[in-house]
Amino acid sequence: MAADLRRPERTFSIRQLCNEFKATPRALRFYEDKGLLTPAREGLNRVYSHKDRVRLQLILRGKRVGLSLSEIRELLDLYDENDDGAAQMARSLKKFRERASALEQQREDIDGALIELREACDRLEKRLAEIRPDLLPRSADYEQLLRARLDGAEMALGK
Amino acid sequence: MAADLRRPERTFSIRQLCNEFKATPRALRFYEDKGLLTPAREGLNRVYSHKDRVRLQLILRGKRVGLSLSEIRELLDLYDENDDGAAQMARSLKKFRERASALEQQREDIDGALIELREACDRLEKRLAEIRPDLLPRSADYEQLLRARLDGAEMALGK
DNA sequence: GTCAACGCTTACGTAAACGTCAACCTTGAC
DNA sequence: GTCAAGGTTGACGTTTACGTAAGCGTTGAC
Repeated sequence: MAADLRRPERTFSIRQLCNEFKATPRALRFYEDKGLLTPAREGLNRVYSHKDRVRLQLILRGKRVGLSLSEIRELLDLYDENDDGAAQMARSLKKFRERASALEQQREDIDGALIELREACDRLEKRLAEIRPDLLPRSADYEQLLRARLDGAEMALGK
Repeated sequence: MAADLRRPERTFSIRQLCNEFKATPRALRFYEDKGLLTPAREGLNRVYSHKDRVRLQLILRGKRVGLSLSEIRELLDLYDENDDGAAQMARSLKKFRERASALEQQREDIDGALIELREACDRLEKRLAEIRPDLLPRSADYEQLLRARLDGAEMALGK
């Protein structure tokens, strides 16, 4: 009776998808609220199909590249509303390119901020070297940077 | 009686500072609410000194590099709380370096997203080229990119 | 005298993406 | 029987940096 779990008929509970994609039930319900997912029901319980799973993947991919949920919904809707895949692909492509150029702009902003920050750091370092060289953070600073990196890695692994 | 407007005794109205720094009165009052500014009063009206002006400059600089108002306040407080400029400078330096490394991390995230986006774009372009090459956006896309740039420039000039 | 311009305070509204209860149902194990 | 595990639906809370009135006082121009 227990069909192959890899079969396309297979369904998923909310928890299973959450575990698989490191999401929370609250998030999936939220996406449903916003119209990005429409899982079937078994009584009250949500039952996710393979299609739903794919949509969820697309949602998370969209989030990773910085799209908002409403933008993601627009794209998702494109795939549903009509059968002409080509037109949808063209619009998706446009959206992606827009996002890419927005990200490039953001990167430039960051670079600008970094320049300003480094100038400020340089000034501070020089002044500090003049009046209180002993206060200049060095190895301690490096350690802390390492710690930050490790924290980041832990986060990436899901806490 | 009208002293030199560049003299250090000179004071500023909220509007003058707003015009000079492209801010809104609401913003300055908000900063005051949050304890970042403490202008004098003339009756009810706020009167900003040169010191206040400098603080505002620092606030806006902090914002440009992505610091939150509370972080900015911490830094500002450092300069007030005690007379030992060196220790404050050391802490500011540390804060700035932290922010710089956070920004570098952000930039890496953006680069990652850009890679993912470009892969998606490439796939879409290839598929589209196969089935509906006429739908491939080209010069139109370039025009739009230009438009985005111009909009950005306008924004930078204050609309 | 009255209208606009500027200032003030108080306070609710906004956007995004959920987190965090509360209160309840159901199913299986023991 | 009852307890835990997992599901459900509201619905309010969180954060940030202000925007946007509402309602009122003051001052200067005409």
